[in-house]
Amino acid sequence: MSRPTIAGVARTAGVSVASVSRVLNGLPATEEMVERVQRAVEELGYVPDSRARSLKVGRTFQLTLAVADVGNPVYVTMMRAVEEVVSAAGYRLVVTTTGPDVVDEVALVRGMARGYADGLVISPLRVDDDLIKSIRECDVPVVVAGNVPASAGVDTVRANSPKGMLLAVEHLLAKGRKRIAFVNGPVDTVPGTARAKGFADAMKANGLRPVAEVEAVDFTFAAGREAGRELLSSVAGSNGASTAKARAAAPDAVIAANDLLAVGLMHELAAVDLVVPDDVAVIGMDDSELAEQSFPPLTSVNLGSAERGRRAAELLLARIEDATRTPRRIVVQPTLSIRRSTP
Amino acid sequence: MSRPTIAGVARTAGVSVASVSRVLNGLPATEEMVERVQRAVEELGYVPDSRARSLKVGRTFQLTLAVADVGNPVYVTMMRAVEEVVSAAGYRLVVTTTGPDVVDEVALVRGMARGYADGLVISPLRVDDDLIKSIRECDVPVVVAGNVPASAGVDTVRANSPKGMLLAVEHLLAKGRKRIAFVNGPVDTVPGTARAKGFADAMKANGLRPVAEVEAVDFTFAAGREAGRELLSSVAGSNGASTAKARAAAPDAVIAANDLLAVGLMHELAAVDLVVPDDVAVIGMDDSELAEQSFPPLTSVNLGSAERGRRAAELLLARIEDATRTPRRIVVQPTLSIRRSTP
DNA sequence: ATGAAAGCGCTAACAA
DNA sequence: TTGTTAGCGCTTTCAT
Repeated sequence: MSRPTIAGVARTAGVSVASVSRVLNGLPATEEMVERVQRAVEELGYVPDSRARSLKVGRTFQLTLAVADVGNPVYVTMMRAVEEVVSAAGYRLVVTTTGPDVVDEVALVRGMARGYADGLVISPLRVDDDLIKSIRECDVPVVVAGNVPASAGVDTVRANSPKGMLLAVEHLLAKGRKRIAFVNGPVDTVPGTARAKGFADAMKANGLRPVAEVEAVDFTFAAGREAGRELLSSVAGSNGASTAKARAAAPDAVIAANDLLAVGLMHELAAVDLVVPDDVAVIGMDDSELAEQSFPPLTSVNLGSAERGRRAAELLLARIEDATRTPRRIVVQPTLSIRRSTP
Repeated sequence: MSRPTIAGVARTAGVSVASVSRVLNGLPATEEMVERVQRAVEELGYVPDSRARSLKVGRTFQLTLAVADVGNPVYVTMMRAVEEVVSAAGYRLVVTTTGPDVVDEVALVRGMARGYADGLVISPLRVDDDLIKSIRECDVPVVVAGNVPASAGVDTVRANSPKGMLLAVEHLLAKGRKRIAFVNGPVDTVPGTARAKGFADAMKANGLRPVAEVEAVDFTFAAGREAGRELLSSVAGSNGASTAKARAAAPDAVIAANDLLAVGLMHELAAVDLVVPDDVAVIGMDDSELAEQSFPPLTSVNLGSAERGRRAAELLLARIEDATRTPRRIVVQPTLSIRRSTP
C-alpha cells in the first residue's frame, strides 16, 4: 500500500480535499472539521508531500549551504550558526559540498534553478566572472560568505583578513618576535589573495620584512605539513650556513593562513625539535575548534566565522522576504584568540 | 520575467512539450528536433524543475545523509565516502544534521515521507523502538550506519567495537602497559554501550582489571577534557595517598571511546605534566583526521568509517534498485593505526 | 465554512 | 517520430 495522499485523507474523513488542505494549513474551519481531518491524518499516518506543495506554492522552505571542504573545521562553525538562524525561521537546512573548483560552484549555483531550495549560502574558494554571473542570474536568492567585487551587486558577508593579519603581526611584535614567516594557502583563491595582501601590508605597517613566505597547495592539514617542510628547508638550506647563522636567519614566529595549515606546520616544527612557542611562535586563522584542540592550543585570529554564518543567513532570509532590497556588503571584524602557541 | 518552463521551450522551438521532454531525456528524436529543442533551451536558459519532475516520476535523484554532529571528524570521513559512491551513481547527496536526541532522528526519518530524497543513510547515536519503527515504516529506503537489532530487519553496516577494543588492549599489553583506564562516551548511546562491553570483555580476556573508568557526557572534545579531569582526580584523590603510592595506582595507559575524547583527555594530561606516551599512553577510536592532526599523533582504532560509509551507500543504492531484497547486516573489521601516543 | 475545479511543471500513455 | 492529454499531490480561487 502506497503513501496516503490528501485525497485519501479527504475520503476517510468524508470531506473535500480543499478542506483537508485548509485545516492542514491552519486556515479557518469548524471544530468538527478540524477534528475529523486530524483523526483521518492520524489514522492513515499522512504526511504531506513537500514536492507537490512547493510545486504549487513556489517555495520549498529549504535552504542550502554549500561549502568547499567538509573537512575544514571553519565550516562547522559557520554551519552551526547558519543552521541556528535558519531553523529558527522555519526553514530546513541542507548542506552540500562543492569541491575546490569554480566550475563545480558554478554548476551548483546554476542547479539551484531546479528548485532544490529557496535560497543559497555559498562560500566559494575561487571566484571568477562565470560564478558571479551565475549568482546574479540565479533564480533563487544567494548570499556569498566571502569576498566578491561590489560591482557584482550581490549580498555578501566577509571577513576582514587585513585587519586580522594586523592583529597577528602586532601580537607577535608585542611579544618581541620580529622574524616572522608566513604560510599561505593558494593565492589563486579568494582567501589566499586576501591573506597575502593583508600580511604584506601588516608587515610593512610595522616596518618588518618577512623572513620567508611559502604557499601551500590548498588549505588542508597535509598541505600545511608540506609547506612546513618547505619553509624549514628554505630557511636552513639557503646556503651552507653555520648553525648559529641559520638560527639567526630562522623565523621566530610564523603566521598561517588558517588553522589547518598552522597545525600541519606545527607538526613539522616538532619533527625538527623546534618547540612552540619557545623557539617559534605560531598563529593560525579562523579560530576553529581545531585551534583549541591542537597542542599546544593555537593562538588564532578569529575571523568571525560564526557571526559571518549568522549574518549570511539573516541576509538570505531578508532577501527572500524582499527580493528588491539593495544588496548589502557586511564585513565582520576579527579578534585575536590568544592561546599557548604564542609566548 | 520568470523562469522558463518546458512549455516556453516548446513554444520557441515550435514543437510540442512532449518532444521537448523527449530530447531532454535522450529519447529517440530526429536530428532536426534535437537541434531545435537544444537551441531553444540554450536561448531561454531553460533548466528543468526537479520538483515537478520528481512529482511525476516518483524519484528525486537525491539521497540524504544524516549525522548527529558535524563537528565530529569521524563523520567527515564517512561523508566523503558516501558522497563518492552516491555521486558516481548519479545521485546528489545532501547532508542534514540531527542533533543528539532520538526524537530529532525520528522526526527526520518521518520527514522523509515528504519526498525530500530517494533514500537515507542515518548514523544514530541513540536508538529506541520509536526510531526503529519509523525506519521500518519509512516510505523511502534507509540504511543505518550503526547498530540496530537484527530483529529490526533493516540494512545496517556497523563497526566491530569489541574487536577494536581487543586490538587496543593487546597493543597496550604488548608495550607493557597494564594499568589501563577507559574514557567512554555516554553509555546510553549505541556506540557507548558497544565500547563499554567491548572494553570489559577485552580486559577480561587478557586477565586485566581497569584502573579507572569514566563516562563523558557526550562524544565531544569538551566532554573529553572534563572526563580527563575526572579521571585524574579519581586516581589521585582516592585517599590522601603519597605521591609514590598515587603513581602506582595511576593508569599508564588510557583508551578513549573516540578521537575527540582522546584529544580532550590528552590536554588534561598535559595540564598536570603527564607526558604522552612516556607517562601514559593514549589510544583513541575512529582514526579520524584528528588522530593524525593531534599532537602527539594519536594511535587510534580504525573502525572503518570510510568503508562503512561506502558500504552503507552501496546498500542504499541496491535497495533502491530492489526494495524486496532481504536486509543485509554488514560489519566491517577494525585495524589499528599506530602513532606516537603509544610507545 | 465548505466544495468543485483549475493548475503548478513535468512525464508517459496513447493516438496519429 | 511527433502531438495530445491525463495526472503526479498539492493549494487556491471561485462558487455555494
